[in-house]
Amino acid sequence: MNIGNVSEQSGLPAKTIRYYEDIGLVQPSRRENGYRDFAVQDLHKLAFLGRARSLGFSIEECRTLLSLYEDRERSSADVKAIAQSHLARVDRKIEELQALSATLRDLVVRCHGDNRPDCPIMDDLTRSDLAETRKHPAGTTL
Amino acid sequence: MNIGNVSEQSGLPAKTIRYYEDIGLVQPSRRENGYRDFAVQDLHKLAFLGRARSLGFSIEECRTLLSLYEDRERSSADVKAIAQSHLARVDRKIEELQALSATLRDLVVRCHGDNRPDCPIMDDLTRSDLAETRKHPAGTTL
DNA sequence: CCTTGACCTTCCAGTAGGTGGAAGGACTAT
DNA sequence: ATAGTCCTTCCACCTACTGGAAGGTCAAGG
Repeated sequence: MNIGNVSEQSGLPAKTIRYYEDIGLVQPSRRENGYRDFAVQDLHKLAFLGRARSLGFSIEECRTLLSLYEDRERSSADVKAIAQSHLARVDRKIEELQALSATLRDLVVRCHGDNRPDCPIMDDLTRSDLAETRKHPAGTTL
Repeated sequence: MNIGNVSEQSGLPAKTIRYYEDIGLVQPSRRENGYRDFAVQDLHKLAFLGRARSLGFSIEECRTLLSLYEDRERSSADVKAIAQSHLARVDRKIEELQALSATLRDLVVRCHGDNRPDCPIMDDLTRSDLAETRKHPAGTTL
């Protein structure tokens, strides 16, 4: 199976599939002409990866999940552990963002939003005491 | 003021301050020996940036906020607009993560987590119909 | 046989927002 | 003079891809 075909069936961009090969998540064989030749198992793996990624698992977690996927002797406990720690991470992030949202909402509500320069948002950003009320770990990325 | 000093007072790592200079957010002058020499205004700017970043504003938003910060004629409406769109983004992200959390929690709860291989989490990831129930935009990053 | 177009290949660069480390100059105290 | 701390630049690395250029391959049509 060519990469375009696999891309269509797995829903993953061809670029991403090549990238996944690059980092060793799949190992398609090659035809004489240099084209990648994907087996049905590769397609399954890629679809699996796509779903795991869509659940927010990191690439490294996906690598582990993939090895468990291929391990008939696996313990469901191992799978669960990964999912649980991921869930915890997601929930921490949610709390972090909720705190952020509350702060922002408060600022937005208090700002007149007219053509005068006075602005509680600016006042807050200018405040020299960034006290205990707001200590987002500085790495509050979306 | 040397960079170490500014770093301490602003709470930003020296590396980050150099990076901010690199992308043009601050322009400290230089001493004869090549050392950066920060004015008090620079310190204020950096502290401002640190707080804006901790609220999750992107660097480009920070750049705009900084120009509004320095503009005595600014309209609070301009500031509010930025904060509002950021807030909307945060709230969208929260919803996305909450959907994710619910899905993960369900899977985790249903998984026995024993030494047998049977696992609803794996079943879900292996499922060939990634139907309408779960369509996280594939880019559900933390 | 030639061309066109769709497909495939590799490689390089860029995204956001820094962080880590190496190599080397500058300053302070002893 | 030397040790230790600070400063400098530059280059690489992180996540997980994505875009694009330059070029090879294949199937169909004229």
